[in-house]
Amino acid sequence: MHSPELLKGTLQTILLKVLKDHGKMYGYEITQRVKELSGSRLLLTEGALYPTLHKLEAEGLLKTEIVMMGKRVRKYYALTFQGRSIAKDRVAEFVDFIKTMSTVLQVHIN
Amino acid sequence: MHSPELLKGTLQTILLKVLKDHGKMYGYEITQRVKELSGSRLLLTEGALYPTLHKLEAEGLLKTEIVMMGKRVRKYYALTFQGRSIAKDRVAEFVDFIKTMSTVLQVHIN
DNA sequence: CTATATACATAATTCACTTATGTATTGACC
DNA sequence: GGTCAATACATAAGTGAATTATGTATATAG
Repeated sequence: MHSPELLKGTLQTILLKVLKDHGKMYGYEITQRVKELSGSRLLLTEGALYPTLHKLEAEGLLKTEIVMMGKRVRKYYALTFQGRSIAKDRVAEFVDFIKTMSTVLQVHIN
Repeated sequence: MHSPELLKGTLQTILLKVLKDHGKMYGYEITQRVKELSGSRLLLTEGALYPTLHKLEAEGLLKTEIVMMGKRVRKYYALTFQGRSIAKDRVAEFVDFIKTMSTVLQVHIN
């Protein structure tokens, strides 16, 4: 598991990118996908996940669709047109940040 | 300039590594070195820098030496033995985090 | 003689997160 | 048929690393 400190500021980027790559998903599904993709190194907590999804929706980057699965509620999230654009920007920003950090820390990734 | 959000959690790592690479330095010098190394993309604020240096010193990772430059005070910081070890760990942890993030975000660095 | 750079420091505030808690359904195991 | 774990949502309280603001003081350039 990674020090949660480093994760700060990356959650929105993760959510946007995962939704971009995997289409509409519901919250719990996102946690599982991220867990899988990261080899259990990134475990999203619900207390961070849901408020962030709500925030991204309020900002118009995500749109929702509520589906009843039997008696159970599922809330699907998908990128809006604007969300797709921002997702791209955020990932690029992250890559740029990594490059800067690599230089400052004098480390070589890969 | 990078979104300051991404920087969270990386400040200690930056300070420890810069001190490891450049030997004893004083606060202001560190800000200048990081600015230079990052091509002005990383600008450390004093409000973050000094409390973090004090904290690392309190934890025994840094030791200090006060030098008078004419009438001006300079406080030099250097890694302790333990600090050198932790510096190495933190950088390794960061590299590991980047690798995980690269997989999750499906991006290729370099 | 004034603005900028150098050099330290701390207090108030912000805000993204963790931790804790709550509700409810579904499935597996025995 | 009872219990535990997994599924699935949500919010509130608390934490802590940062920003922003402020303060002090010396040195230098124009």
